[in-house]
Amino acid sequence: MSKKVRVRFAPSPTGPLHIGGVRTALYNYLFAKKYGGDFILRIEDTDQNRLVQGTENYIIETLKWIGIEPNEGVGFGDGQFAPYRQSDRKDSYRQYAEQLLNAGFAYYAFDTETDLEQLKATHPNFKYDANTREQGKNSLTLSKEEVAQRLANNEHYVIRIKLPLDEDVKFHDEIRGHVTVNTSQMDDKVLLKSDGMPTYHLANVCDDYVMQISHVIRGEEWLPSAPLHVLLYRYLDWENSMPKFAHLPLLLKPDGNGKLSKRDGDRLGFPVFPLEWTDPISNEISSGYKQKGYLPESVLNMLAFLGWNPGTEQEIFSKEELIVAFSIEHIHKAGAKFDFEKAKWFNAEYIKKLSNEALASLVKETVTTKFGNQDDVYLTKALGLVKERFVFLNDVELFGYLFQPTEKYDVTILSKINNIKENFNVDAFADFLLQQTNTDLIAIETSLKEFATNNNIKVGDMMKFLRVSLVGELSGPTIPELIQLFGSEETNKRVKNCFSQL
RNA sequence: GGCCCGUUCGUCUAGGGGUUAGGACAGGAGAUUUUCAUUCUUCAAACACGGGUUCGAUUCCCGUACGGGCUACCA
Repeated sequence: MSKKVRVRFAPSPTGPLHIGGVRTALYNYLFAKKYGGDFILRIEDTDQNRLVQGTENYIIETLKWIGIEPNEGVGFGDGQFAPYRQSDRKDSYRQYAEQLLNAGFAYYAFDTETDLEQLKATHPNFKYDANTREQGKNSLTLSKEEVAQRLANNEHYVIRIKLPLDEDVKFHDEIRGHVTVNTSQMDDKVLLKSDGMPTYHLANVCDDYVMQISHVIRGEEWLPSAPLHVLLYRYLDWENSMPKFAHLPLLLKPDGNGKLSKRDGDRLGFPVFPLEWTDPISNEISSGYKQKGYLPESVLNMLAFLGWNPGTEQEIFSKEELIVAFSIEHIHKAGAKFDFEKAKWFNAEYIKKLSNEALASLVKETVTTKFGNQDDVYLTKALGLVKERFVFLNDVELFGYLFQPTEKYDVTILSKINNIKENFNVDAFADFLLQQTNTDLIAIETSLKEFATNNNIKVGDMMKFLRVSLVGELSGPTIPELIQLFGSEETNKRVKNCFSQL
């Protein structure tokens, strides 16, 4: 009996999608997949003045990167309800506005910008509504002839909804329960703008109806206009097929006030965009999760947990597991501050779960650029030694010593191993290292210790010296692992070079 | 200002009329690792406040405070 689940993600291409938007898309996706439904991408580009070049494509690329591809929509193939870009559907909205006009639920308004400014100036808290519309120039106050004349003259006009003076509008929100708003708190919103484009309210309602959307899952910023949408469904006689509403808690700035916004860019010390974005006008670059070295699976998992939880203590979820576990009942009501530390933790966890081969293929390009060509087998083995040190994929840059010897050692670090110089026969040690052909980790360690004892060197001092020689720092993987990786010849070279600088 | 929504450790959250209020991140301590990281153990840390209702409220109701959203021919 209940209709097929069809949800949509409906961003406007007025800037790059930020992570809050991605989360909204994700929740829609999870909900659709859970119930075997459809997930649709609709581009809401009804404001022609705010369009930003390239953002439509950015949205598409983001959804692809993070792995939540719509089954219908702009960039993802047409379903039976194409087109999915509202500017391409422009002509379809007028008929609905006229339907409302004919039914007495809407009217023409000819007020100019100046007219409205004047009304606002003379009436404190002015809003265009049942109490004030008689002061405007509209088809309710003007004579029939004058309205016809103005329309015939192609005068600019908008079509506004005609709201009742005092009526409770009630609806059920899947997250917040019952919500009631009185029409006295609302205003006669413009439905069709003077450029012939619909506003969000009209376009959104019409498209959701036409595209047979079953659930509207969107940000909480839409909650105040939901009653208006309910009224539109009613006045268009679509109330029986009205979708269910779920208004998501907002993502808040971690540092203080307000919802996270596109303008936050890199100001907060972490990216707010999934992909790097270059502003087409200012050329300003904002960093993206992808370029920072986040795995899409990690971002997906992290975002899912911002405002939702599975009700269990499991935190690491694959996309498939999320689909199974997801439910609207477990969406939190309050806004969530973005937790950058947790995002890092998720990413480190996901990198640790990667096989060495998978990690190698993900960082190969960076390694090649930074440190030159590497043999695949060597690269894989080397990464295995440092995998648990990664937070971001880009951290591979910190492990250059795996691919290139240190030419010039840091003097402060050298000063910490300087004491080995006295009565240390570096040539004997280097020769000894060169003779090591055993690749067994324990055997390497044992023979190193033997050398130290036989030559009256403290094991600790020798290990420190070796470490600095091989790594260039006082921390890193175990010595035997490094020797095993580098081989005796390379080990020998590094040791000699390091000692020469002591 | 008006209206709407919200409020559990620093952060993300579980829970819900009677609980030692649970977990995770971050932080502290310790163990392992002759280093560091990992891993493990462990510690500290919360029901915004005031009134009801009730035998009992953090949980239900009402107020207050605080936070957020909306208040455009923007979405």
